[in-house]
Amino acid sequence: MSEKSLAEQRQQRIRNLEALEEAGFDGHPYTYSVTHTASELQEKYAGGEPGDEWDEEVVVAGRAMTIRSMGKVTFATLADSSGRIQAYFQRDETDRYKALKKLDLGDWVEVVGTLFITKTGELTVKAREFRPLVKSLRPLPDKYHGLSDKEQRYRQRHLDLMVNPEVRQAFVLRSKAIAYIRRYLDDLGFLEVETPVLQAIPGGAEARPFITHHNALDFDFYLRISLELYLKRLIVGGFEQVYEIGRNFRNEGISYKHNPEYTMLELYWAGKDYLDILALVEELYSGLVQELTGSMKLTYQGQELDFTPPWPRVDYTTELARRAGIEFDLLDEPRLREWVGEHHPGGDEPLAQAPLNQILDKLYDIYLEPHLVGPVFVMDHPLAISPLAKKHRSRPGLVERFEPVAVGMELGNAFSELNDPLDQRERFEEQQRLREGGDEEAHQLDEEFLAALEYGMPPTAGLGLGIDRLAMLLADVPSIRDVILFPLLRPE
RNA sequence: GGGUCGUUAGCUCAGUCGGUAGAGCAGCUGACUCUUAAUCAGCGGGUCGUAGGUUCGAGUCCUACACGACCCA
Repeated sequence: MSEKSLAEQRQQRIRNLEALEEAGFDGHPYTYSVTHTASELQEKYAGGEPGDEWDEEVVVAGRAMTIRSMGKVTFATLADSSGRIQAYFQRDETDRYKALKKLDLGDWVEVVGTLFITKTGELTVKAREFRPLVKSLRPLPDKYHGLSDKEQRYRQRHLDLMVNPEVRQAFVLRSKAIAYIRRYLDDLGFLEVETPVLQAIPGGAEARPFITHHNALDFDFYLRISLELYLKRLIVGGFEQVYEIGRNFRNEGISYKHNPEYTMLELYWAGKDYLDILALVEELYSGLVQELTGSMKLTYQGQELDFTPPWPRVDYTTELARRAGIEFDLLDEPRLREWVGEHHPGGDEPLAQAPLNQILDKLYDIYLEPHLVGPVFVMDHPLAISPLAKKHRSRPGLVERFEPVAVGMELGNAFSELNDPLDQRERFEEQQRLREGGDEEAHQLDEEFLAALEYGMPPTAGLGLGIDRLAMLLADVPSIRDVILFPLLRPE
């Protein structure tokens, strides 16, 4: 790719920087300090009429997004983190007016002046003086079309943020959501903790891990695939309410709802069961949506989602059977295998001979999850797909578990936690058999975790909640990459 | 892994039937004292993803590959 045009523009901008320095400006000042942000000014002087002027002298600063020169008068739009404000420069009233010619689009500029409303009604700072804060040596993307190439937007997120204001808004929402969650849990008496990312045995989920090597210990560690087992050890240790908001790493494919590293909230609450957690999810989610969008209903990609509690609940086994057209008990394994052999769900895969957990997961992925617009709770999963959840108190073969689901996406996962170490050992042993049968995602037996459980974990319920998917819903964006600042990409 | 579409100037995109590369923005020069996608006049900027092939001639047709986007398993 030719760099000539870019190189020329860059050279020109370097010359402009030198010219500004020759005009007496510091090309690289150390600080700047404004009296108002752009949006503070827009708020403070809202409602003015064309021709209005004020005496108050203000200082604003921002990146020059447009510069319109008409000879003896120049307009520029400055963008700061809060928004935009127009600046007006006049040859006879602005100090060192001539040097404006050496400002380029993208430069940061500080402007000192007074406010007025232009003929066309725009609040504008009339500059008494200005100074460059830093020069942009590279041209901005197209000022009208912005930067639309998705790959470039992800690789050069700084440019995306500069020229596409709605992108900034998505990340502001994400940050506010996390802050809300922290406040909510802190107010309930939870303790925020941090557990290891580097783990000798990656546990708590079914996923393939990343491997890394620690030199001093000469040992291959895994990046965690969930937060679960360490947080449960903290419950054993005597903390009764803990949570962590942290990154998980799963060595799997990338899709609109999967990034190899993503953020989870996990919380564990002693004394509670999964229905207590269900109520917490309803309250947390609906309160958060209300606070950040002004309503408990939001529109996601054209579909209305109503988070007003209570959310509908569907039973995993009955609803899955109903939607798949299965007219017998889903837990009747021989009949289920027979049915799968006849109906070939998902194509020609030899699914009928697969382990039961894989059959159930597949059926769920085909017949249930994609069709749930929600929000809805899928309740009481089969034990075969829930090796860390406590057996249902009244329904044999099931566990006390739920997943909040919306627009075909799993938003979270919660259960009454399995705290019987003997039962847990059996579940791990079953997982070991699956591993030996070739299932790389089956749980690994974690003796240290079992030993901790043997000291007694009080009755506890836990929750995992996907932060990225929550942010997708709030920001109404179609891809998880739109709520992760720097999504994973192949290196250039 | 499969399918579809794409890759042309810094950015956003055209490019007809195969005939030797275009626009807008950005940049440069000039004009302009209320513009806001400012406007007007002029100018510069290209290894058309890579490698082959067909052809007198390829951005365009063919093959392979690379990379990307979206969809599917």
